[in-house]
Amino acid sequence: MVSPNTATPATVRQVNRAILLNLIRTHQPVSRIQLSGLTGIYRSNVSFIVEELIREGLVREQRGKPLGRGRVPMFLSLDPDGFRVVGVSIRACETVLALADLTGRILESRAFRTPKSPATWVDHFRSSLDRFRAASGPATGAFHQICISVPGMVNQASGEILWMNALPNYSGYRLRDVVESSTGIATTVANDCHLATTCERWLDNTAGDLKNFVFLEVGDVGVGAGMIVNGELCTGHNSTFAAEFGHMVVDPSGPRCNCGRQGCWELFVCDRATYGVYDPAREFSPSRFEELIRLARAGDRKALRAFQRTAAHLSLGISNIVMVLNPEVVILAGRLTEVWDMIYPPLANAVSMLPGKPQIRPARMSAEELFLHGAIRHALSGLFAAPQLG
Amino acid sequence: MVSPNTATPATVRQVNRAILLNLIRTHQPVSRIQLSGLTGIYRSNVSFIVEELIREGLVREQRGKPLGRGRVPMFLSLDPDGFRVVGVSIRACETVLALADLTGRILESRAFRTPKSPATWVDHFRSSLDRFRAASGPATGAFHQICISVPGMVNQASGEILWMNALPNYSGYRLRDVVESSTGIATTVANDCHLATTCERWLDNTAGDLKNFVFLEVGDVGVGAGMIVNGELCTGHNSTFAAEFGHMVVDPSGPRCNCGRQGCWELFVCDRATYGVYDPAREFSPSRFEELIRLARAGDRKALRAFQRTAAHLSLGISNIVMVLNPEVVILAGRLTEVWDMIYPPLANAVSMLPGKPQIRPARMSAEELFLHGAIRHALSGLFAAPQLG
DNA sequence: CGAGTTTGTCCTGAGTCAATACAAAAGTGT
DNA sequence: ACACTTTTGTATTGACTCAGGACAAACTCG
Repeated sequence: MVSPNTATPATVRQVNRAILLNLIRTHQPVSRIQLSGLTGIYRSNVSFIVEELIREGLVREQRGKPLGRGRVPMFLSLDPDGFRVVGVSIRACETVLALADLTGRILESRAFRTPKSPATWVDHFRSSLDRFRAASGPATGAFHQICISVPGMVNQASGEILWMNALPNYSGYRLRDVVESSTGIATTVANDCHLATTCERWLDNTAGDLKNFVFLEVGDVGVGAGMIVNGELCTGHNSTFAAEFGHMVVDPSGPRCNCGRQGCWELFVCDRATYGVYDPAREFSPSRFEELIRLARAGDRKALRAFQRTAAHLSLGISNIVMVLNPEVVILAGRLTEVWDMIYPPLANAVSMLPGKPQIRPARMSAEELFLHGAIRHALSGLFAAPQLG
Repeated sequence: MVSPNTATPATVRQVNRAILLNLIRTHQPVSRIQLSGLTGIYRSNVSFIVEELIREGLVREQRGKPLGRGRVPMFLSLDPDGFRVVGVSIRACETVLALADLTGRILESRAFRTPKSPATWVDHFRSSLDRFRAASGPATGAFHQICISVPGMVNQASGEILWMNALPNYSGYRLRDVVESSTGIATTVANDCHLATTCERWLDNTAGDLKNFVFLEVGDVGVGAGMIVNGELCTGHNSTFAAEFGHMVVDPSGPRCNCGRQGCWELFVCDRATYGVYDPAREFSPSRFEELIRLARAGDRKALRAFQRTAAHLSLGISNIVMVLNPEVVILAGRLTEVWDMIYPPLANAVSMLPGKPQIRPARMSAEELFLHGAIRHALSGLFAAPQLG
């Protein structure tokens, strides 16, 4: 029996503080009285908590404009300079890192070629970090959190890379511990698509929080995914992996997948598969796929048929996902979304016949941007998260 | 934006009270000092909270036995008489209801033939309830909560039956509201397999709480399921349905399912499918399936092959589930589990090749028992649940 | 029978929030 | 110009929570 998370009076403050900070983020500029109305927390107490946030430099006051009569409210907004985080996205070829402020805006970014060895990677990372520090003044030179996006299987609790197809030498590397001890900055490591999922959730502040949704990234040779269930990212047992929809078998007599099984969904919907329908003879490459998109847009029938086939296979898998999770939204990312008007109608049609009818929409950014911004958001998330109790 | 759940000092008490009540349930008989050690809550405060629980009649004291030297501790356990709930399981043919105490033990049960009309059902239910009331004395005649298990799609938030295949007249019936207003007792309505899932979780008090697992019920003509993700039951968008693994398409060229799609998993693994492999000519019936089990046990090669085929199809679907959810455990229920020694080895073998390696085990009760006990547990769950914050 | 040990209770202090009273800052009307 | 109203924010009080220390109770052991 793991000891449960008990509550103390201090916990109350942490919870309400997180709630207020989140509302300031989503509603800024916002007055104390508005916050009181949104939460039900009494005016006086809102002031008390906000005072703490201002003292810590996370929130700043700004004189508001008169709204009718009465005292003019003070507007509160996040103080961008209150917190500095570093988001990192490791890709097969390139590693990108970005310095960001409390609002998630990128202040500076750098990139380097991802080396074969993880130890070399850490060296490159450290020197990039030093250049950030040199560029930003000494006052703002403190980085409070690092989050690294990894295109592979990660134990999110221990920060160990379990398995990485594109960079085999990284498998088994305890990236979190190494980075943390060599930089002295708190660090987390997570799967790229899981981070993209949390990023999409963060970006969606329209109709309250999304509590159940799925993110799918259709890539060159596979499908990455993440899912939010009951408002929380699903990371599976021991937070190692989850939502590997790409390796859901949809045709047991299908082609063999490098995961060892036959007929995995990703073999039917990845960009290579789409290209293979168009021209089985020529080998797939990203640039040829871009060409295929142009052809389809120009009305080439063979190209159109290739995307129709992929859309049909996408429909099948998404239907499975809907039956399993009943999400509010299914978000799609990848080059495929560049031909949204061709793939969306069959998807919408397939989903309309199911008991759950999720919205299907393209991601708000490209997959690469989502990975990096997801890492930034995740690095910031500790400030905005309420403690887990029970 | 829905107003978030803020915390107050009273919330702290609710959280800690729920934690202690849960620990008393799982560790009874248990002393205050042990509870303090398990939770980190100070002795004095444990006493304070326990005093409240005793005053409400939920917990009782009992002199413990000397354990070495020192003052003899007072042992605490749940007071069975402190709370009365009614669990109800609606099945296609029969409705079972049970009066249970705080520990979930069944005190009395009744059954009646499920009528075609939901209004008639409510009449029958009310008279059964009255007989419970007559049987138990006037002192213990207060029933605090009702939970109804339904073999169909239910909006768990509104208590409306959305769709019920076996009893079509019930579809669209607002069962929760009708029962609540006609009995005056707080009522919840939920899907049968979801309740079975929470029941299995409740029964598993061995190694702390299970945080990620899947429950599968292989039935006559379909597969029901439920899943716990991050320690919470997944009920999908608007808490209508989720975990319909049975309708995951695993072979797009397979037979047509009554859900409208082709090659749903349940068509390959339900008891009828197993029987169909054995004897495609004769129609399936539960008694013939029992006969098939006897034949397989006796070593009949054709019967054995039928179960092997089903085990292979089970492996495929369970592998998909593992890739999607990475659960700690997959729990199987249904008649199929009577031939566990035949179906388990291929399942274990299939799962051993995946990145996540969940335990696979049979359910601790029969499916029917799980539905009823699940309803009882769910009716009790309000007492043991901590408030949701954030 | 006293020393030592363990369990549980009582009381104080620090922290939290709600609610009230009050101050501050604007518009409105004469 | 000046009192009045309205709205926003602040200070204070009281009720509730928990942690921690002092103390009482109940037992074993020598």
